[in-house]
Amino acid sequence: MAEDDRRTIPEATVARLPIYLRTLADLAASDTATISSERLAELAGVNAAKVRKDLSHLGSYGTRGVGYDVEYLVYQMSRELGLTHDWPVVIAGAGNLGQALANYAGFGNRGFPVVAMVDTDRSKVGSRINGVPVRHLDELEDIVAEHGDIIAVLATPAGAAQDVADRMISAGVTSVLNFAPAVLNVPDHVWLRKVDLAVELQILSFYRQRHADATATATASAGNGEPAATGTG
Amino acid sequence: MAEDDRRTIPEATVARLPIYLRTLADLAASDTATISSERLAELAGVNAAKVRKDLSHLGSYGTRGVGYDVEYLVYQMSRELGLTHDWPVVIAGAGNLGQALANYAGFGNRGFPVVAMVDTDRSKVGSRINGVPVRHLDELEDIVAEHGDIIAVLATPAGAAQDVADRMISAGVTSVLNFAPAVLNVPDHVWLRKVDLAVELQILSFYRQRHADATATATASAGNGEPAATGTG
DNA sequence: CCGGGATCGTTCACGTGTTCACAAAGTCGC
DNA sequence: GCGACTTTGTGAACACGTGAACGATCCCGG
Ligand SMILES: NC(=O)c1ccc[n+]([C@@H]2O[C@H](COP(=O)([O-])OP(=O)(O)OC[C@H]3O[C@@H](n4cnc5c(N)ncnc54)[C@H](O)[C@@H]3O)[C@@H](O)[C@H]2O)c1
Ligand SMILES: NC(=O)c1ccc[n+]([C@@H]2O[C@H](COP(=O)([O-])OP(=O)(O)OC[C@H]3O[C@@H](n4cnc5c(N)ncnc54)[C@H](O)[C@@H]3O)[C@@H](O)[C@H]2O)c1
Repeated sequence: MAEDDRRTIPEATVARLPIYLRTLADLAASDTATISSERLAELAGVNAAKVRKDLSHLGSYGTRGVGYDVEYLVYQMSRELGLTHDWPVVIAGAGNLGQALANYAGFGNRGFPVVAMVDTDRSKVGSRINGVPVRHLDELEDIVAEHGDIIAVLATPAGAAQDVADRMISAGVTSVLNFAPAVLNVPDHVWLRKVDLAVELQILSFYRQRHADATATATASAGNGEPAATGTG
Repeated sequence: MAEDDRRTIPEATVARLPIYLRTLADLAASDTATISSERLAELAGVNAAKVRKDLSHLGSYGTRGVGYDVEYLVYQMSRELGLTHDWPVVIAGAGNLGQALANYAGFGNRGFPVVAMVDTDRSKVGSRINGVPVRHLDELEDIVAEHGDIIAVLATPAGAAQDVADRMISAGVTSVLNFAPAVLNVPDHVWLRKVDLAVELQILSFYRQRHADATATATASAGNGEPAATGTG
């Protein structure tokens, strides 16, 4: 109810806004004018009460008895997420992953144009990937100067990630998305997010393993021959 | 203290175990025999109390006054995470991202061998990427039969992701890692995790936007001309 | 054998996030 | 215009995760 509540959006809510936004954009494209929290929750894969509470943080944009105006929600949400203008992205590391990211159309399409890649491999510097110039890491300061506030995407080997991050940050970067499997230390004023494939796979492995253990012990007394995946100890 | 506590590991803890494990593996490689929770916390970028609490869920493997035995922790953690044997991975979608993943060495190296890719594009079916055969989606059931319990990695267009997931699941898959920007519905017995690049970027965008707003209003009264990034309303 | 120093394991208080439940507030049919 | 119905917005209870504090336990030197 207080002004404060509408300005301080909980972190968990922020993480869901992009999902809502994508869902709502789809709905808008299919000419849906209004949507209830119930239906939006279903489409976004969350609880309806959560949807209402999340949206309430943006302000009271719903109409009781009707639902939310899709287009208006999209507008407000885009605004809140800072998507009313583009955020230039620089990818560090023009390898396997970096190139895949540069080739990815859904990137620049949605307000995050890749303006440059940086690499230390001189055989790659000077080339272009999907139109994106590969420049030397040493030109980083120039690139930041050219484009202002950029988002840094790290796709270098793990060993180089901290160094590259440090250079990015001292060049003025305050948003970093790290793909390298390394724990990065950044100052308080820098926002860091990470995407770690190995971690995700290991988490899946954990739950699978536990399930296997559970069924193994459960079926052990029953005596059927199911536990096939518990070797190699 | 109870048996129960050692069997039920909190989700938040599970998500951190892979980070600890990676850190510990590095330490083991540099011939470090024991490590304190304080130091491990520093290396893993978390709180020391959290480290101790997390590790206590695995059992009491530390020695007061000394710390934890690195090698033994690595062993117990690998065991808990189910990394004592390989988990075969199948990648759906041999496009940009799928190929990058297949080319990624850090995948098979660490217990997650990519045994096949599946695609519907007949011009891709039959080829090999980094030694990994690209097979048709229709062969999915055969692949699962050949390799047993696999982990499915979805790198198809968003529109196809739910269909492919459904086919994977009905073929017996219980672990899915989704890279497509789509909300997937899966049965309760299936573990689903997602990696969503667009979401990550938009979260970064949010915080950056908010920071820009804050400094803009803060400096507005001071009257300098800094708020350059707030156009396109 | 004992005291000092280090470090773990656990308890406790707190903050954050989730979910239920329901009054408030709107629409729509008649 | 009014009453029935729908759906929001939010208060409150609950679950979960975090971090500080501290007793318990262990090593080590004398
Ligand atoms: N390829 C994948 O599918 C994948 C998946 C998950 C995580 N990752 C991680 O992403 C990172 C990149 O993976 P990759 O497969 O693209 O590796 P890669 O070896 O193909 O590419 C790395 C690139 O970084 C460049 N580089 C090295 N040091 C640099 C520096 N200091 N500054 C700038 N560039 C530098 C190299 O020249 C190379 O072009 C790795 O940390 C990897 O663990 C990759
Ligand atoms: N490329 C990236 O860097 C990147 C980054 C983030 C997210 N993503 C997401 O990952 C997914 C793949 O991206 P991409 O760039 O590799 O796209 P892509 O178009 O290059 O590749 C998609 C592949 O999926 C195949 N495919 C289509 N329908 C299929 C089906 N039903 N079953 C199996 N295969 C099918 C296509 O033949 C194609 O080979 C997309 O959802 C994209 O949004 C990609």
